[in-house]
Amino acid sequence: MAYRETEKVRSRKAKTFDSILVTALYMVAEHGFSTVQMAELARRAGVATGTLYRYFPSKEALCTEVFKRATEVEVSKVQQALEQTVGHGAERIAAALTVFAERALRAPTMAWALIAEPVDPLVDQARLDYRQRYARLFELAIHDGIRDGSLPDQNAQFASTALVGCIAESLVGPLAPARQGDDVTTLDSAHIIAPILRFCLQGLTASPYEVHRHEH
Amino acid sequence: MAYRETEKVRSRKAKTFDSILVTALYMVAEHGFSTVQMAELARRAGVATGTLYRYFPSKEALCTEVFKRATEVEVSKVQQALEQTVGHGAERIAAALTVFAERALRAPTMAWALIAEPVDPLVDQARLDYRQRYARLFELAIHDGIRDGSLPDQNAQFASTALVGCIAESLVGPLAPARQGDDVTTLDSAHIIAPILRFCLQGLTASPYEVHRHEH
DNA sequence: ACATAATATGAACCGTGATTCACTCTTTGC
DNA sequence: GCAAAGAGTGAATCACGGTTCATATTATGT
Repeated sequence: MAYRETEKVRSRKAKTFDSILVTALYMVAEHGFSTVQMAELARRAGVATGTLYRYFPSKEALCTEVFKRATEVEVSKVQQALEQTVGHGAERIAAALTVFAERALRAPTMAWALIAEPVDPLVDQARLDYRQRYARLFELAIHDGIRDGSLPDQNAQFASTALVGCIAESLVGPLAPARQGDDVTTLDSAHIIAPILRFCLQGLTASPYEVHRHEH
Repeated sequence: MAYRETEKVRSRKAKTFDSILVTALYMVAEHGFSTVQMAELARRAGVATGTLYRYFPSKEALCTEVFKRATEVEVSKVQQALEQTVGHGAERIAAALTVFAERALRAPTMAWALIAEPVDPLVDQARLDYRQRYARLFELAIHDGIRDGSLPDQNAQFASTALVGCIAESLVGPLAPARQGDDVTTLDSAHIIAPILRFCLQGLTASPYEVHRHEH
């Protein structure tokens, strides 16, 4: 009897695991999921093709994991915005939508990959979850808003779904790969984000939306 | 010298052409684009695989054509609703959204295929066009609404995009294939459509949306 | 009936890229 | 140092499904 996984090995494996995921994440951020190929990914991660399959059962599983990781970051940023903004439910939602959109416009390929790129069914499933997580965050905030009087009573579940649909769709145009030659500053904030915010907030509050200035 | 395409042949070809498209349309309506396979399609259309390629240069082209045909119908229904409804811009938009949603809920797989199913890039391109056509219809209606005073002044282009995003996303949940075992009546109108309408109309008008009863 | 030309056929082909697996290399405990 | 047990390798394999093409069929005009 000999060999038992030791700490040294465990950590090396963890490092390899991470390196695979991080490399894949880079590739997605560069050109989206469709260009992630196992052979290429292995090369860039500095391992053999077969090794990938010692860490993930399939490409789909790997991509799903990548998707989830990327998602994690985005969702938590939006959550932070919801939690850390002081003010009424409505204002917090506005802040969260802004964070969502600004981050997307700043990393358009990644955002497009998460929001709109055609992907394998399994990964697409993860996308549904991703959208639902946003929806749920917003749902809670809407309930808060109803409670604090900044929003009229309404079906928070539907409203939150509608919110997610609005931002997602409104960003698809600006994010589409065809556009990405464009100067990034063209995409920047105000002109794109303001009308989205207006529509969303009016949808929620049923009253005219005033743009608030706020320092960074 | 002999043989020149005669009327008889022309009409037979037209029939074959249609039969291929119609069969493909059925298949999409049944299980979406992903399950359309050339061999199977040929079998069901009563022709040989090779024949498909006498009518379409590639599968993508064929699917794109199917997509466009399906689209044509839907867009024109929405257009009709916009044109034939009497009333303010806002009311006409409400009617159009209702038509869109009702039709989608009545043929959920097809709607899902058109709205949300992951498809080849070329077909996806057609989808962008499809959404833009809706957006443009709504854009015009919004302009009308601004002119007739039923809507406040706003960026109609953004607003129309947001509208499309809202309905699309709001319907994706109810339409997702997983759900399709559900009783169709569960999906029916009021409970799903009303909150969507409310959000959309409020987003446009910035004032509380009243549900209007109207006989069919 | 015959020649000509277009159409239809479907089994074979092929490109792609994920997956496998027989083998080598490392690690571990004795 | 050695045997056991993983871990790593990467060229070969495989699955899939779209596409091709040599052949058969059908239509047309004389």
